Amino acid sequence: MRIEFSPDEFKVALATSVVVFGFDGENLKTLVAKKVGSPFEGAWIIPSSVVRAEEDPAFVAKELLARITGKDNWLLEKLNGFAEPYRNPVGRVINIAYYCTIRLDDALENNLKKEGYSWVSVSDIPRMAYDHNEIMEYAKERLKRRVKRRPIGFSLLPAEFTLNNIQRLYECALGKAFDKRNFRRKLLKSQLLLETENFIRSSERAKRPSRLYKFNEKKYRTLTLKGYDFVYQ
Amino acid sequence: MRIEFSPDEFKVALATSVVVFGFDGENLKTLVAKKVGSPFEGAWIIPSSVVRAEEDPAFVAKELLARITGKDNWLLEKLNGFAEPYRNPVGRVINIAYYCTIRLDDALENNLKKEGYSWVSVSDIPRMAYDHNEIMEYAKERLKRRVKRRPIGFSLLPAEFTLNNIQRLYECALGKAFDKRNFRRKLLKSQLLLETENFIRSSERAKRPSRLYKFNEKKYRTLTLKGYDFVYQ
DNA sequence: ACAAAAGTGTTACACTTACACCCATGT
DNA sequence: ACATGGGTGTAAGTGTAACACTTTTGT
Repeated sequence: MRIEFSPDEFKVALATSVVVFGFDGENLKTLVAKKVGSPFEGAWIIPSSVVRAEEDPAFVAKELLARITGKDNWLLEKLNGFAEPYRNPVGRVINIAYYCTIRLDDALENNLKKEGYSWVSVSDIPRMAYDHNEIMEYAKERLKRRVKRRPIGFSLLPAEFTLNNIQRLYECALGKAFDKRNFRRKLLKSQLLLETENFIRSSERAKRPSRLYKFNEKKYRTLTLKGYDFVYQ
Repeated sequence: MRIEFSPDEFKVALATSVVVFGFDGENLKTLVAKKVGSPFEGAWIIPSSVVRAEEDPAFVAKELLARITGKDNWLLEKLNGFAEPYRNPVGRVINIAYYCTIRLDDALENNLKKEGYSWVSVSDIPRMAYDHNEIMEYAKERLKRRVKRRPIGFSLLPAEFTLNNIQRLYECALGKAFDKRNFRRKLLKSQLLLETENFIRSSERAKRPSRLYKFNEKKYRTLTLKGYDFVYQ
């Protein structure tokens, strides 16, 4: 079995893309950018960066995300290597893709605008350059699986949020609606949430304020490690 | 956002490894090979091959598997790209790894012997070169997940097999034992199996022959696509 | 007062689990 | 006859799913 490499086999380039998910309380969104320079000038792409041969793609992705968001403490999850020989005029490129979930705030929004990124709803992704739509679909599937098997929301939701918020998040991620009573019973039984004494009016139209909850961080960590089954219906 | 590549960024090489699982009726096994040539002469490795810049790793992996097994109809599942910059004296190598499950038979065994491969039990994997142990662990985890969420065994078991065989397969893959009655009830309820009129003595020691079952291929395909939850205990 | 969303319980059914003995056959 | 693995049923408990009305507040 030959697995040595001759120098002329080192002819592939690396890129990394990061699928960034955010939640505004109503809809699940993802970041897209407008590409500058050829090829595909002006096309939509997933935030991406070149990886040099001596660099670690995870590190480059982390840097990219830090530049985009202005913060560097996001947890990146590896998606996969996308290795099909798709056509880039310059040569063969392998894309090592990641995803992460981030919490929205105003400072972040301003930074995004400055850097030229836009949020689009995950149910309405534009046609993108390269195989970025494929990577996006893969990321959405992965997020779905994640929601079904591990707690989610800690880095998507604000520190305190309503049961309606988190239900809506689950519904966006899984693409289906849940019965309010069953959802609450199940989530509360998991001990993942702690009731606070605070209330908020969820929208202009809402008259009655709804109770705010926060994550039980200890339980959240435990269940993140050992997993649980949320799936139903 | 810069994602163009200059020529001197095409400096990475590609390899592919294929984790091959087989089941002998008693234990789940995986193929390992002895590496020839430096570096790591004589070390154990997962079956692997160089991928040239213009080649598709999936295709190279398929070819590799065909050469190993003498057949070319195995279904390869992509594992991941292993991209950490580990040290290969010649330069940076990205490994695009796959796994597959194959059915054992005598012709295959002879071919394997000729090609210099050996089966080792998945519960007893030797120390391997490069990051191949990491890839193997990843493959085992993936197989575990697969067993929990989709039917398995069609390409691992002989055309007809006993309930004890398939229970043993599940136990090996998941690393735990199941109650015989509960396991049978659950599996039979899923309609995945069809009873045959044939019986076999499962070993020398077994006196009473046990009934053979075969897969309901239609159901198997349906559940492979839409998934189901096997998980319990 | 009314409009809007928040919040709350019960019942039927299905699935999971734990558990121990008899059966069929070869030697 | 006995040793070996093959094969079978029941009951208690737990989780899921379906379902509709009352409460609180702002306007």
